[in-house]
Order: sequence, then C-alpha cells, then structure tokens
Amino acid sequence: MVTSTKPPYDVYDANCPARQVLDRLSDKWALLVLDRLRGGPLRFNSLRRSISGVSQKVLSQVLKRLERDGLISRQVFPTVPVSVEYALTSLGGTLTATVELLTHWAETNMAAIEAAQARYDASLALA
Amino acid sequence: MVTSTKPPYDVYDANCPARQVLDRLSDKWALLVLDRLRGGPLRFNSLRRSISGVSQKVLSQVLKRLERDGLISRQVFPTVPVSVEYALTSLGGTLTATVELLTHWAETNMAAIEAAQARYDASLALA
DNA sequence: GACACCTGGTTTCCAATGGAAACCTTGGGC
DNA sequence: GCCCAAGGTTTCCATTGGAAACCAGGTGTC
Repeated sequence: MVTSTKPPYDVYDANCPARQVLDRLSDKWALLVLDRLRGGPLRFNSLRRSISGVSQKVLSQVLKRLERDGLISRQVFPTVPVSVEYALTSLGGTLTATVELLTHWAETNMAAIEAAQARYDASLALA
Repeated sequence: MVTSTKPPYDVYDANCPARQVLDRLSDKWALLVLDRLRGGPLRFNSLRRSISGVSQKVLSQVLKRLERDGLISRQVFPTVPVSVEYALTSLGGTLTATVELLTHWAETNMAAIEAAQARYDASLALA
C-alpha cells in the first residue's frame, strides 16, 4: 500500500524512531518554546515568564531535550550572574513554520471547539 | 507587537482556552488517530491495531476527548457484536492537513535528529 | 444449560511524568 | 556577614500512562 518514495520511517510503528520525534513534538511545552523562539533568542527566565504556567524543572527538561534533538542551541554568557541564551537552530527553524500553523489553527478554531464541547456536555447531561 | 487582526486568544496565557486545545493536539496519540482517520472511518479495534503501542484504555480516552472537541464522530452500528465507527468531522478535517505536515516533518528530518542526538551524547560522554 | 468467543470498552494496579516549592551555586553589592 | 539575582536541581506529592484483567451482551456449539 505504501510503496511510494517514502522514507523507511513509519510513525505508526512503535519501534520507529520517528515516533520518538513525534513524542517530543507532541509535548505542549516544546511546541510553545519553539514558537516563542521564532522571534529570536531568549534567556531562561524571560522564556519562562513568557510562557505562563511552565515550571522551572519542566522548562529545563524540555530545553535539554530540544537541545539534544538539535532543534535549539544553548549559549552561556559569562556575565554577572551568568546568563544563558536559547535560540532556534536551522533544523529547529524548519519546524516552526509547521508549529505556527498548529498554534494558528488552535487560535482560529477555538470557538468551534468550545461550541462542540458545550454540545457534547449538554447531551451527556440529559442522558 | 502583536496588534494585527488576531483573535483574542493567546496560547501563551495559561488561562486561555486555546491552550486547552493545544494540550489536546500535543497528545501523541491524538495526532496519530487524527492522521489515521484521514483515510476514512475506522472501527475501534482496527484503529487500535493500526497504531501499534496504544492501550485500550488510553485509546478510548483519546477518542472521547476528540469526540467532545468535535474533531471526530462516533457512530454505533447495531451489528452482532456491536461495531463502532470513528470518523473525522469537517472540523477535524481542517486539522489533518496540518497534522500531516507535522508527521511528514518528523519522517523527513529523522536522520538529522538522530545525528544531533548522537553528537550531543558524545559531547556529554567526554565531559 | 455451560462454555467459549466476538467487539468495545472499564477497572485495577503499578511505574513514570508533571508541577509547586524549596534549595543550591556563583558572583556581586552593601 | 547578609542578601540578591540567574539558572538551574532536588524533593515531594498528585496526576497520568500503560499492561493486563475483567465486564457486557449477544452468538454459536455441544
């Protein structure tokens, strides 16, 4: 069925490394971080403040994973107190366009989603 | 900075409902389910078999959330043993193009990601 | 009638993850 | 000596995830 020029990766196969990537991409904080960095490099705390709700622990974990995946870079400046800048790599840059489409979709279709939820909950209530 | 014609939703604000949507989208199983349904309606067990690694519990939870969000529909057929078909709604259909871009990105850029991981791990090993 | 089997779940149990808050480190300033 | 700031790490507890067992209800089989 899939005999085209596709790469030998199949995200539906649990043993496929592409699934590992999808696991990372499908982390809400990772998506938000990547999108946030589109505007240029950011330091740890300003990144944290700009994404309300993320804890320091989780943010540092997410940043480490993204760095390991080569999607962002981490640069330390020997200022007083040391400052650290995170920036998109070129690989990460190729992702952000797609991520932007996702966040844009979310913002655009919120009203429809909320309406659907209300309908669903109402139908349950009278059941 | 963002003073354009954007809707009054801000995914970076934890209190924004768009974040709830992003939470759902950034669920790896949800992404896989939505993409799988692009080919047409599927029944519970065939969906489960086609996405290796998902448990029954999690799949039914994901399907319930997606149905509540109005992204998929659930139709019961009174066959002998009852069969249940899940299908994309039109709202869900608007998402799948974006989702496809994400999975396609994952499959395309796997090699680069794996190389980055190897580099990262190597640099840690000699530290 | 007792038994096994099908789909489509729910329940149970345990391990892994997430988040809040406290703590640590390095280096000023006062 | 004391406090502060940046960038984390550690601790602790609650929530979530997954494997496997169980359930419902309807059919067929002996």
